[in-house]
Amino acid sequence: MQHKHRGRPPVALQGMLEAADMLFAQSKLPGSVTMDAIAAAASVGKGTLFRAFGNRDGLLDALWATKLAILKERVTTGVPPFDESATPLDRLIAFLDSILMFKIANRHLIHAREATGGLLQSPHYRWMHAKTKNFIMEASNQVDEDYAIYSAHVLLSALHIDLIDEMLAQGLSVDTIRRLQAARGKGVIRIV
Amino acid sequence: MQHKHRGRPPVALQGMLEAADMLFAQSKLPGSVTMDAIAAAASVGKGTLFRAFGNRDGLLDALWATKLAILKERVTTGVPPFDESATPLDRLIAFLDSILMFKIANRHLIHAREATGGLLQSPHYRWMHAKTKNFIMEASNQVDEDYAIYSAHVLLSALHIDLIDEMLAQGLSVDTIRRLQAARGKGVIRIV
DNA sequence: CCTATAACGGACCGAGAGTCCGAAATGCAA
DNA sequence: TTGCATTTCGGACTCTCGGTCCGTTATAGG
Repeated sequence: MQHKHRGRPPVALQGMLEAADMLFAQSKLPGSVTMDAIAAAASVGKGTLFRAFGNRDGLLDALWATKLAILKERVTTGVPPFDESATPLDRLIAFLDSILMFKIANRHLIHAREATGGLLQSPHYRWMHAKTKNFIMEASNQVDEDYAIYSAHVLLSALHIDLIDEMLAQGLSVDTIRRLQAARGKGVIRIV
Repeated sequence: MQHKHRGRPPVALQGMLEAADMLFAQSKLPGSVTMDAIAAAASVGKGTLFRAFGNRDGLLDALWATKLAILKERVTTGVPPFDESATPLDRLIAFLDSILMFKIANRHLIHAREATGGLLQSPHYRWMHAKTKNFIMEASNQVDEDYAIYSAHVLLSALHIDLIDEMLAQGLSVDTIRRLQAARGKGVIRIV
């Protein structure tokens, strides 16, 4: 059922997200994408931006969501290597590797979001943590929940984009990081 | 050799550091300690603060340094358990545990410093990383430098104060975290 | 006592997140 | 068609905070 009187139609969120996406993709130095810049690029008032997304983190999370949708879909529907054909440990490793590559591909957006704090309370982190924790509990035949919670946090903590950038700056290649991370993932079921 | 003319004597850095320390220790919600507040608490102009420490991070690093001095001393002079009486692995674990407890004890200061980004380039992080890397290379009888660099970063990444706070909020006790971290430290020499 | 020097300190500035309110756009009723 | 209620728009404005600038003040030497 609709209201009797409709009023001025709202602008589509799509355009604002696309404008933000473009700015983050183009941004040379990270962190320079302001809300004013996004509003201007989207040809929209700043008030509209804040009404639509609440605050800066809301916008970044929404943009993050659109980027993460494909991976989320693949994981939840069980597309290989996230199905039963792979071992739980392989799924864990594939999951962490996917997130690593995802963060590198969207580094400016991720950098902006991770810089503002409160990331650990964000829905995306919670989702990643829940998934990681589940993979761990499936991979290791034990039910020590504290261990799974802790290990999931720890595995994800190595994926902060600042840390990745620092390691790349120190000469480690992406492939090296992926290889070492995979090895570390295997170690999860050995530690008690 | 001295200058011919001396000019107005500078204020002691000590007082400013003490004022900042007090504010961080008292601060209820983290991140609320501004430079103005520190200047006021130290009965000093803001300009003096910035002239003395360069910028906010400089002040936080200086305060961090005073707090970390004891641990740094113990590690570099080889006081037990950082001497030869302990195995390299035990030293690594003791080192990580010391940093964990240090961060918890100074959580507001650490939170402020870790929130501003650029932590990975700070001298304290570089010191911790270098030490951790050395312990790892001593503990595992191998010379894969990439492995040591990566593992040191990863071990330290689990010590971000936000992450610690989040784990505590999720019900993990400090002792549980210490125990799991120690177990993870042991895992370092098993993974290849 | 006067002058050169060096540091002080708070008024000031710039940037950026978030707010506020008059303007604009729309549908419905008369 | 016109007027009105309603809903959203949008950019000027506010607020906070890190950082700067420059007139003021303290000191030592001549």
